[in-house]
Order: sequence, then structure tokens, then C-alpha cells
Amino acid sequence: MEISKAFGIVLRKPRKLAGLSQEELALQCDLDRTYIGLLERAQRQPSITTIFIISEVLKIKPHELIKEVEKLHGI
Amino acid sequence: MEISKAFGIVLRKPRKLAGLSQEELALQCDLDRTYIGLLERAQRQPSITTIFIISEVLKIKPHELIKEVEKLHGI
DNA sequence: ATGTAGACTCGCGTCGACG
DNA sequence: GCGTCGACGCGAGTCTACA
Repeated sequence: MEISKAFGIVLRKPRKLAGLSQEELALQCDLDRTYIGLLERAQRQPSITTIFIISEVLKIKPHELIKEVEKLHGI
Repeated sequence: MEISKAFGIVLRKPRKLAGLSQEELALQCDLDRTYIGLLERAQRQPSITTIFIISEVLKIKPHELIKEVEKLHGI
């Protein structure tokens, strides 16, 4: 699977788990609401800092998030 | 420490370990030689796909690379 | 609360060239 | 083999607005 698509899927899970809307997550990450949507629909590629910012808000270590992406992508 | 700076440092180690020059690494990654230099000097932020591509060439799992970045960055 | 669209700024990633 | 510079296309990330 494409990396961006894998990331979108991976992103959505812990967000829902944290009980956050895209809007609330975006607010806490200091990112745009529409951008979170774009990420989840795999229409944007996050940079490494964006990954770290989102991970921190979701209280997940970035490498755990990446590990999930690896699984879906099929390393 | 800044994330991009941490990544630059983390990147250099396994590259040297693999006995690759920036030039050779860039070639295998299908990236530009100057861009690898920019990354190591923390003047560019890699996207998630770039991280995956470089990791694959360096035969490191992306999440291992990220874990090193976390350490330097100080999660 | 989310998807989408347009328009915008700025940074990623490329390329050629020089030291 | 690497750092740096200028220039470039294109994509990251923002903002507004409508459904």
C-alpha cells in the first residue's frame, strides 16, 4: 500500500481512540482542520515534524505510529 | 533539540556505517546528492515517504530511525 | 463534524555549477 | 566527496467558504 494511504489509516485510529474530532486534533496540533482531513484521505504527505507534533498530541511515540505504517505498507 | 537537526545527525551514522558517500546514498535512493547534504545539515525536513525510501536503502526500519530521532530530540 | 474547492505562502526536492 | 549558491517546479500547510 502507498505510504500516504497507510499513514491516513493509521492516523485515524488513535484519533478516534482519543475521542478527538479532526477539528479538535487540528486545534491542539496547531494545524489546520482541513489539513488533518487531507492527511487521513491521503492527499497530503506529512513532514517529519508534523508526524512528531501529531504523535505528541495523540500521546503516541512517533516510532510506534511509524511501525503501524510499516505494517500496512508492507516493509 | 530541533527535529530536523536530530534527523540530520541520526541519518549520518548509519550512512557511514554502510560505507556510503552522500553521493552513493542519493543515487540508490533516487534522490539528489545535494539534498542528502541538506538533510544532514538540517536545512531540509524529510517527508514521510523520503524517510521510508532512505531507511530502505540503509536497511534500517523507519521506526528504528525515528526512535533515534526521538532520543536526540528528547521526547 | 467532515469533504471539498480555490487561492495563497513557503519549504521540499531537483539541477547545474563552482570551490 | 562534500558545501554552497541560484533557480526552478511542485507539494506542504493555511485560510475562507460552501455543502
